[in-house]
Amino acid sequence: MGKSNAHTIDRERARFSGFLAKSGKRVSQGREVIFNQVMRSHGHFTAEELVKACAQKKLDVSRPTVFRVLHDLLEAGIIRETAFGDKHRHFEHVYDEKPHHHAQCVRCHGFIEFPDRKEDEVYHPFLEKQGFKILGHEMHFYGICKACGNKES
Amino acid sequence: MGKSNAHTIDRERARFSGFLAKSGKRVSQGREVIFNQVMRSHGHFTAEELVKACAQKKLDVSRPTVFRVLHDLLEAGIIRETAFGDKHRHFEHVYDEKPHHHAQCVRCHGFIEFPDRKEDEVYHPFLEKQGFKILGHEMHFYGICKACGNKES
DNA sequence: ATCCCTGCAAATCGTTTGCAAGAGC
DNA sequence: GCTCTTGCAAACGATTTGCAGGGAT
Repeated sequence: MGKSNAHTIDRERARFSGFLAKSGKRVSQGREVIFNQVMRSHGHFTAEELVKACAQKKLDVSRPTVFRVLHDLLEAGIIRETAFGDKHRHFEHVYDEKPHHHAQCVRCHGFIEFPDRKEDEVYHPFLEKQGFKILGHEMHFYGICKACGNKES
Repeated sequence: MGKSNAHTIDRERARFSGFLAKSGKRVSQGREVIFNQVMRSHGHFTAEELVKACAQKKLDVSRPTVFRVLHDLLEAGIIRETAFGDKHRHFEHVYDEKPHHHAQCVRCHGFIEFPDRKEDEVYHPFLEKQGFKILGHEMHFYGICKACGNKES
């Protein structure tokens, strides 16, 4: 869908600024740095990867700041957490990703991605009735991938 | 789907024994106790809940043993991890699952459950074509729950 | 006798928080 | 000046591991 061009990033930046303003928070240096780094990332990434990426570029952000800003980005709807049963949380930004889901292999933990088809909207009324404000969703299949299935059983 | 009758449990137990034998591990007391407790559990459960449940019944298993056996069960394909972006891992057994989904609050991490409506079957052909053998699925919404949303913007 | 299992206590690791100094409005 | 931000170090909580004793085969 959207390419990661300047225009899309500006839109996301505006969304972030808007969210921050609304929450009485500021567009601080740490938020700038991490926002940029996140926008430069592709696919999924972890907090630790951001920390390292920033350190490598001599961008001055501490680990706690990374976590704090990730939390902001999450609430602002700029990124989302992907649902892996893993110790590290994985994130990805929303803007340049077609909504997609994951099918994860219970053996090798590898996963397949596949596109969203909007069927999830069936659930929206239910959640809205509960006063739950939806930021995003992910469908997560469990099973055994081709490679693992071929090995045995 | 299947009811948790003796037959199904026996099949799972056999699967577990088979896995253990194949791995050069024994059907020890700790594994017995935790296997049984897991089969008795409904919905999702955490390692901590198992520890407590066992303690309450005066079943003698230490925390490390619970984790060790959970790992065995995971590898054996008896249980799986459910996808929460949470610090605690959640598990549920595979054999008696009622398909359902979750909506989780990014602030308090509480979640709402809601039933499956079979719309996910739209995705099956795609995954099957990839040779991915589906064991189950979970749709995971994230957002802000009513309580958290009311506290402030 | 050997190998596996287990509990204890200590270690790990990702993440969070208290606090005091610094920066922006 | 008040408020938000940040880094540091310490705290935290779930999970893991080293090790020594006990059991099973």
